[in-house]
Amino acid sequence: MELGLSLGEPDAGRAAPELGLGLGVGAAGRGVEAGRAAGAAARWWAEPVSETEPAVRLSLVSGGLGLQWPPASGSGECHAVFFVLGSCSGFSISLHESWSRDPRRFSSLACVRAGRSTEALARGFDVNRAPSTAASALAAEDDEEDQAAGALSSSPNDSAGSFPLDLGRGGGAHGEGATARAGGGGERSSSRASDEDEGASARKKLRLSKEQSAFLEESFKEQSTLNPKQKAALAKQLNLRPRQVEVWFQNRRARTKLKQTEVDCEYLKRCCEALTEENRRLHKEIAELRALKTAPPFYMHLPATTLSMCPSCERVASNPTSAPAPGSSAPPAKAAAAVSNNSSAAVAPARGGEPRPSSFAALFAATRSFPLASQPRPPAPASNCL
DNA sequence: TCTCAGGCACCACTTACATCA
DNA sequence: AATGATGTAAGTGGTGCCTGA
Repeated sequence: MELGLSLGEPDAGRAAPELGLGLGVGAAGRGVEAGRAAGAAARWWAEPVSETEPAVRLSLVSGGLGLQWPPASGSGECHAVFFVLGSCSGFSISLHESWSRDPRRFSSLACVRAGRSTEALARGFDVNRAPSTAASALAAEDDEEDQAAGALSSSPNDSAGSFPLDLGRGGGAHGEGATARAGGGGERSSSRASDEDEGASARKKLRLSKEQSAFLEESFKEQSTLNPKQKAALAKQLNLRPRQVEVWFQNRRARTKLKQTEVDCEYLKRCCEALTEENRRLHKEIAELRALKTAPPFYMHLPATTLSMCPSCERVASNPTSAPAPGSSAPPAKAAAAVSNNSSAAVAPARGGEPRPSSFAALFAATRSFPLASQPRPPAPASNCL
């Protein structure tokens, strides 16, 4: 069972500075692969910034390596960047403050600008698309950025153009992406109609790549639900259909809920065990106390002056100041100790060796449980109650 | 203002398939 | 190589919410 699962609702307003940055770090020789993974683990929201605002500036510092993106002459548009630095490590990242403080920047998709990191993206996430298609899609992003996600889902041809899944990777090419939404309807109706379009061979399972899964996972950590804009943007980013992103998030939420249910179940089980044990112990204690009550009261044999009732609080108390009763050989302190010993002996087994304060004293403190209440009380001693 | 239909998102459940031991 | 267990992408039906007529 997995523990430590955080199920808190993601804070939609938490636009952390790390958002909008994809950063790849890899060891020499494996830069692209590692960069892909690291980039996939980075945040991805970004929204086209107004022309008047500065674009994000990244400061990557690694042993003197420092660069800013975009250059000072860059446009005002903001995009996520996936740097693939094959031999760099240990650098830090800082976003331009004015950019990182505005949550609006993260409400939509990060688009990788062709010419800066296109190749990194294409190699990193283009598992379902032919390279040429990826390049064209990226090139087309300039025109599509401000169309938002609605264009992605509203255009009948968009799925064929933007999500032409090449499933030959896993031997599962079935062209679903091109035909799923050919009807021009919404994602739901279209995807559900895909079977009709594709016949019996439709259910060929697509396995998302590790990069895609990691990216989706990171996105899920940020937000467990997606609005249509984000969904379409993420789908575009990962070269998936929006329906696939939607399904992935649905399944991911289901898995999260299932794990949380398991954690809750385990917790409740332990609570139940603890309560059962407590219940058993209390029953045992009740039985012992009842047996004690029916037995001849041991305090009948005590000297009358050893135990006394406080007139104010009506609690039994030992009276060390009282003189021993005539004929009694037990000193008061010893008699009190006998009471104490008896109480311990009577109660201790019920607790399994653990003393249980107050239970036995409460038995004596209760007037109704004092069998000698009807008998003449011993002389009222000086109150030793506090 | 109320009602109703349509669209959409989500969920629970299920199925089918890929992967692994 | 065959097989069962497991994980997961995807399908299906239901429900609730929202919006426009």
